Amino acid sequence: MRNKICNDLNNSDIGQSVDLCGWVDRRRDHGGVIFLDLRDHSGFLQLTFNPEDGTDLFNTAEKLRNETVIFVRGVINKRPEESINNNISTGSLELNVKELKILNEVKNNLPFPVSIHDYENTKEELRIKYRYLDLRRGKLIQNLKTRHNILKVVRQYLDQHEFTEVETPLLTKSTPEGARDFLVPSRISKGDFFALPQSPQLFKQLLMVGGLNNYYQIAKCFRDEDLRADRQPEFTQLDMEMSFITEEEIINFNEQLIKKIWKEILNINLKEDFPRMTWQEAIDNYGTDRPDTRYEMTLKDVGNILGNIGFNIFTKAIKSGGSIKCINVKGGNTSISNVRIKPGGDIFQVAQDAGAGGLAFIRVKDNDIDTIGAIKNNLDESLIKQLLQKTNAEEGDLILLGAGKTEIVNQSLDRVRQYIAKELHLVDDVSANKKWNFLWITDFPMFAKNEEENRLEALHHPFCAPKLDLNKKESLQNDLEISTAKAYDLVLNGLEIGGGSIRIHQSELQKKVLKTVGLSNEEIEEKFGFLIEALEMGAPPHGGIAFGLDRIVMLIIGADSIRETIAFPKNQQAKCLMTKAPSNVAKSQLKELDIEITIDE
RNA sequence: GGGACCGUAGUUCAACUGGUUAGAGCACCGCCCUGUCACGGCGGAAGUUGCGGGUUCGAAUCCCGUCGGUCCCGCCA
Repeated sequence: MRNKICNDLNNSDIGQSVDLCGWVDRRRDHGGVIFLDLRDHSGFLQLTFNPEDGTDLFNTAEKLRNETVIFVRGVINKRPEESINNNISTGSLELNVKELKILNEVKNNLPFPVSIHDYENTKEELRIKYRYLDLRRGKLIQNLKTRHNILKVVRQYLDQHEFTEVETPLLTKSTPEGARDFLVPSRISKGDFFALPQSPQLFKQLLMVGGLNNYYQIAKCFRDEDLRADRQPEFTQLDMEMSFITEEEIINFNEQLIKKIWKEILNINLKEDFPRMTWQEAIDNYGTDRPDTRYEMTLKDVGNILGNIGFNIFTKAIKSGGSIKCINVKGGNTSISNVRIKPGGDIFQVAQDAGAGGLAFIRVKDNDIDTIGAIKNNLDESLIKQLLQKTNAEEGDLILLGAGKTEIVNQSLDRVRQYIAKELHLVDDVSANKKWNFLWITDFPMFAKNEEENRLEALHHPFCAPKLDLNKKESLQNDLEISTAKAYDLVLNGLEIGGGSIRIHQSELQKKVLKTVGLSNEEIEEKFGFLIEALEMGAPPHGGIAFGLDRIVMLIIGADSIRETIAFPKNQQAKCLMTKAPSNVAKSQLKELDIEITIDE
C-alpha cells in the first residue's frame, strides 16, 4: 500500500515520488495552500496541497480532519530554508501531494485529542475506555516497545543459559492459602471449578521433578484481590526455576540478569553487587521488609535510653514487651512545624493511620532539647547525650518517636519515614542521576502469626525450604516454626520487584510445613497430594524466583502506575472500561453449567 | 469492608465567603487567508454543572443519599 514511512525519509528522497499512509495529525489551512502533518507509526511528515495540482484534490484536502486515515502519493520536496521545522526529524522535507485517498473517515468530536501537540491531561477513565486512541498518541506504544525490549533481553539471556520456556496451564486447581482465586466453572464436570493460577509455582516445581533443569516463562498470573496503582487482577511474572541450585547461585544469576536489563534498556552500568540485608535487619532498621534505601532516616531503638524515664507511655511500651523507636529528620527543626507532628497534623495522622497511638518528638537545639514537659523533665544530661549519639542527631534535627507494640511502632515509623521523604523531596525521580537502589532481602521467617485466626501462616508460601539441619529430627517441629526460610526478595527503591526461594523437595518436610500452617492430613492429600507424591519419586533439590514484570517496566519507564505498561488494563474496580467486562452471560450459558445467580436485581 | 480527593460544553480548565444570562483555550460548524508548523482573522453552535433529594429568597458552590473515577488502609502465600 505504501513504499515509505515518514521517519525513513531523508535528503536522498528529494525529487522522488513516494506513497505514504497514516493519520492526519494537524492541519493548517491557508486558503491557497494547505499544510497538513501526516503521522504514521514512525513519525511525521508535512504534506502540502496546492490548488494548481487539481480542484478535486484540493477540495478533498480541505475536507480532511484530524485523525482521518489517508493515502497520499506525491513528490518529496526540500523545504525553503526559512521554513525548516527543527522539531521533527523530517523537518527539512515535505510531500507535494498529487494524489489523495481517504482510507477512513473519522467522526466528529473524538473523546479526547489524539495529536501529541494537543496533549492535555486526559482523565484516565477516558484513556482506558478508548485505549486504542490513547495508544495512537504514541507514549503508550513506546512503553509497550520498552516492555517488549526488556522481554527480548530476558529471553536472549535465559536462552543463552539453556533455559527452556514452557507454558503451564491456565485452567488449574484452586489452592488454599494465598490470594483469592478467579474461578472458572467446568461444563463437563458440572459443579466443579478450575482456578486461574496465582502463579505457576507448583507446575514449575513439577517441571524440575521432570528433569527440565532450567525453566522460565513469561507467565500471566491472576489474583482476585483489591487493586492498587501497582496491582492488576491479571499481571505478568517473569518466572524461573532451576534444579540442583543454591540460594547463592540463584541470587547471583538473577543479579546478572537485572544488570543486563538495565544495561541494554537504560544503558546504565550497575557495577556494584546489590547490597543484602536480612529480613530482621530490614524490619529493625526500616520497619518494613522492602526498605527504600535511597535516603537514611533509619529507625533506632531507644528503649534502653527512654524506657525508664518515668514517661508513662514509654514505660508501658517497654513493660508490655514493646519498643520505643525513632527516626531522625535531618534539619527537621526548620522543615517541619509543630502543627504537623501534633494531633491533627498530617504527619501525626500518618502515624495514627498506621495504628500508632501518637507520635512524640524531640527538637535538638543548641545542645539542648525541646519537647513536651513530661519527657524533658525526666531526661538528664547523660540520657540526652546517649539519645543524640544513638540517633546521630545534632542541632537543627527533629527526632520523631513511636512507642508501643513493636509491629505497630515499626509500621508507623516506616510510613512516617516514607511520607517525610516524599514531603521533603529526599528522592528526585526526574533527576538524570536517578538512584537505582537494589537490595536483596534474605532470611525471611518461615511463618508469621495470624493474630485473628490464631494460627501460623507461611510468610512467603508453604513450599519454601527452611534453613534447618534436617538430621536433628527430634526438635524439627519446634525448630521449624521459628526457622528462617531459604527465601529472598529483590527490592528496588522501596518496591518489591521479585522474590523466590529454594523449595522443599522432600515429601515429609513438605507435609510438616503444610500441617504447620493448619492443614489437616485430609486437606493436604486433597489439595497437594499430587505434589507430595511427586516429591516421593525422586525430586531434585530446586529453587527459583519470579519478578513482577509490570512493576519492572513501570520503574524503568518512570511511570506511576503499572497501567501505563499494560496494553488494555482494568480499572480499580477490576473492570475493563472498554469491553465492559465482567458482564452478564446468557441464561442458557448458566444453565449449561448448572449455575444459578441468586443476587437480587 | 473503611478513609481521602474528584465529577462543569466533545475535551482541558475557570466561575471569590451561595448571588442575577455558568465563562475561556483546543476540537467542531461557516466565512476569509499561498509558507505555516500549537498558523492567523471574523462569526457561530455547543451545558440536565454525574444523578436524586434537602437547606435557602436564591445552589455548580452548603447538607444527605446514590453512581462513576483516582489514591490509600484492610486484603494481595
